[in-house]
Amino acid sequence: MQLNYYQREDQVLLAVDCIIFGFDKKNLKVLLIKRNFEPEKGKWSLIGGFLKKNENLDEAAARVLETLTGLNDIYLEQLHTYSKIDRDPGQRTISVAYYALINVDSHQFDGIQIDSAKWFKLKEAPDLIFDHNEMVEKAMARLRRKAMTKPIGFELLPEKFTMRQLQNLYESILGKKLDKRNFINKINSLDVLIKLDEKDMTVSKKGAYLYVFDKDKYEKKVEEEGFSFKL
Amino acid sequence: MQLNYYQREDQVLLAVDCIIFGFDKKNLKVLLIKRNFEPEKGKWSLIGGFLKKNENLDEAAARVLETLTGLNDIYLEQLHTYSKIDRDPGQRTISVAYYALINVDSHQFDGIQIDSAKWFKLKEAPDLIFDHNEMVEKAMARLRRKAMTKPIGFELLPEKFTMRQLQNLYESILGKKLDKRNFINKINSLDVLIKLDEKDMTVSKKGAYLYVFDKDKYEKKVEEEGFSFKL
DNA sequence: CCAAAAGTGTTCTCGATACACCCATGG
DNA sequence: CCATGGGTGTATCGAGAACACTTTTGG
Repeated sequence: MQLNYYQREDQVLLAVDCIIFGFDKKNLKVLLIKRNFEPEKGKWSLIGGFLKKNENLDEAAARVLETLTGLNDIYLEQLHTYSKIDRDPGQRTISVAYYALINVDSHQFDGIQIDSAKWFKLKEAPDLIFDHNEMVEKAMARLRRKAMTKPIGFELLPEKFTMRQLQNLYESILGKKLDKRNFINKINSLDVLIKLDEKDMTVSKKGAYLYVFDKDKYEKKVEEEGFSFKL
Repeated sequence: MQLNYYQREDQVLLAVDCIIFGFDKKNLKVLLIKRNFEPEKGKWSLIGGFLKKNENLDEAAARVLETLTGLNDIYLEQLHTYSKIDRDPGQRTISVAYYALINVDSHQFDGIQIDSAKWFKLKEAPDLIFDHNEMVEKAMARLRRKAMTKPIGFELLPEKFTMRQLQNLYESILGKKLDKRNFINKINSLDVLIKLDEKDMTVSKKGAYLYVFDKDKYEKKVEEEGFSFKL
């Protein structure tokens, strides 16, 4: 077996950075971490780390996320690869950005680094190191696009949720108000929610019915009919 | 100034691979190259090369493309980054895929390697090395998606083209027949084409009017109205 | 009893689709 | 004169958007 055909080529450091979106009843949030090493120590950044020789990028992203926050079994999707020459002043580094949607309540931080990771409302997030602001922007654009064609939002909600919460979520993602009746009609016509007998009494006196996402039904629809929708 | 903060991290080779789509009157094509070095010497592959220390990925993709085919000033868009551990048996290599659309007629190959690069009809393309087939698949999916919302096809056509050619192109990309009248109505309603007095007499006895894409008008529309369409 | 949120249908408009015939001309 | 591709308009349907009032109950 022959190795090292490409010996004369330059090698580089490959990083992964994770944009983790969460939704907490009312606001879309992003998970950030305070950097505890140079350069830019003490500043806020995305959750990141370096690719190792024995893993692919998807695995690296999952490992980095779990190591820093304890979050595991999260579906991460590759976003874009950033390669500006001076993006990291410490050393030439190329970074592959990943993003994920998680439900804040049902994923507790049991990881070792819980102290340094913190949720920020998107609009109140601090300035980030390097090109991380740009990454968040792009992830947000991607999220918006996906939200308009896939029922993506359910990953961000607790298992049981009210129509109002779902609508709030979509309004956060799309950045605009939606008509309540049209929204509910649209969602109902998709026929992928199960209405429970249970009500959420924490917000109004009347109480609001809780729903759960019927994932099996959704997946069957995707196969059979090529599910799609527009908001 | 301090350097090398990350000394203990693994370094890797970073490659770029370019999926170049072209359209030649009737068929959607992809540009491939016969590999003249190991491993997999003699097999067909995408146009690829390695990132150098003094350039970013966009620049690397443009340089590789120009070096191997003479094509320059091509707009390349980043597609996805591939990182399976054994994707390149020669050495651990991560590859960033780029794709571009070009008009076959107006971009001649004046490059040094003209002999080894060849256009293939998409359906007749040979098996490619490594994960290059997967890359082409993904690029094609992206192309289809973009074609449905952006007037992307004009980059693949000669400056002057007939409605029939435009329709052929969209049918190739979307992989289905479209209704002639509906297609023309839709395109006309976009109001971004200029109808010339000139006719193309090469196909029919009657001749078909030629059109040109009004790029300025299109860009003004994008700014002012947020241009969008559906096919 | 009233404030605050929940729940519920109809109408209108516009874009998408389906569809068929005449025209011009080179051979 | 006819085969071949070019060019044109209308009717129908369905999805999206606009829109307002009644219900419930904790305080």
